[in-house]
Amino acid sequence: MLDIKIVRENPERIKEMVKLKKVNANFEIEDLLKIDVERRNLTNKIGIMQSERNDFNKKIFEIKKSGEDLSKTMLKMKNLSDKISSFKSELSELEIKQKNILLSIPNLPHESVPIGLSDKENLEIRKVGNVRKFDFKIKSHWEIGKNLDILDFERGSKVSGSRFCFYKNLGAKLERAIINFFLDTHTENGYSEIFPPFIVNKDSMFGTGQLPKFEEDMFKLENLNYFLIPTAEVPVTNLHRNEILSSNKLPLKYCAYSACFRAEAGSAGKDTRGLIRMHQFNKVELVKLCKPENSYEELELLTQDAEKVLKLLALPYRVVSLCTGDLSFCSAKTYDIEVWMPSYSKYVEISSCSNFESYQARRMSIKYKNNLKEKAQLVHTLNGSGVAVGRTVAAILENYQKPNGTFEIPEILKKYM
RNA sequence: GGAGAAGUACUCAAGUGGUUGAAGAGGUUCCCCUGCUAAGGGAAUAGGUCAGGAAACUGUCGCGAGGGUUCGAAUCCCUCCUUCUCCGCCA
Repeated sequence: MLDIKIVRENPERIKEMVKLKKVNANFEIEDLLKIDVERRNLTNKIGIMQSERNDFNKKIFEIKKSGEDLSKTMLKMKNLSDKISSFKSELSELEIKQKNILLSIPNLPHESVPIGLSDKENLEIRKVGNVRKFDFKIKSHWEIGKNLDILDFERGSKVSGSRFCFYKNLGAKLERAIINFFLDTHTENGYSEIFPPFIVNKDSMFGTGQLPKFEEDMFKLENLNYFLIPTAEVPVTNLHRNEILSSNKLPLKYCAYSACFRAEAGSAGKDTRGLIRMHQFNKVELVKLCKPENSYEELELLTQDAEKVLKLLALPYRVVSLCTGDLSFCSAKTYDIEVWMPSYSKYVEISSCSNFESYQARRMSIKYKNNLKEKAQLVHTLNGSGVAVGRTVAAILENYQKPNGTFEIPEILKKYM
């Protein structure tokens, strides 16, 4: 959520920036500004009237003590109270309207974000590792997985549905080894390990921005206000919702394994094969809360921390800076890390590292103070996959494959298996 | 799931309709006293909205959340949430 003051001060800039983000902008900045003015006038009026009411209240108490006639004063007080309550209900309508509009405005891209409409205009920042040249006909990870009986998509469909999969035997062990390897690497890097709930309430989904706009992408538990988490970002960032942190604790760095659940509405037919787009997948997530002045530095560090596991696995990857049109709703700046996927002959997203600035923190009211007397300020929140586990399995199977249809286990994982 | 009790600020806690626009204590910070330490004395101490202001500040809101009753609610009523105790169920 954007600060209304920023909208008020520079509405034209907001309009331009939102356009760059390629979001269906079905809100009107002019309406918002009008509501804002009305809201402020009304708040002011109510404040004055309430102050009057407080004076009356004192007077009534004194008159009552002296035993004089109250009826006149009471009548005045009642009139005042009636007015206040009607103004108040008007005000709460305005507040709701204003909030709804603000919730539907995406975050503004940072000035360093390349301008563009689609992923074609993303900016490659660096390429790491060498793409292996195969001197035999390569197989896709789903072929390798099926042949070795370590991935079972058919039975996944039978038992659950399309986009579900069983990992079997060494496949299951590999998945588990990767999770442990990721968590160990990140905790050694100073991240505190969290094992979060996989089900969260509505407030949490609003906090990180999945609601209200993206409800159809989520799995909702029927008749309950509960959602399956699409990423550990949701429970872990919401850990500190409605809290004021002391600044000496910042930056807070968390890593968390979770299963992730995504409805993948509207993505039928897209990347359907293999482990790339599942309804349920495993991921280790990195989350940071920090002071505003450090957040872009922290984003660089977070991205490097995510890259580290790919380096250790010796998987070739590249880092791209998403252009304005490819940036997600809440993000001010995002680096995608893309791993080389031989069967696709291209780099495939395996991590997304974003700085949300104060956009999520304002929704969640996460603040910090340098000392007791200072006014609390919003933190900046960041997160990034560190990294997606299923896609790592896919990348390992393909990049480490051998002519006989098997594959190597990366050196670093051997002690985990 | 059933029954009961409770939720007040950093912590503990008083408070059953107006003098609480939240007592008191502890903690913390600052100051005084003191040769130093202890003891003692004093002051400050939640967050949020909006308006005015350069700022200090002033006003308003605020007692788990949201509604209601009332001229007036921390206090009375309703719904929900959380915690604790007992019962039931259970990995």
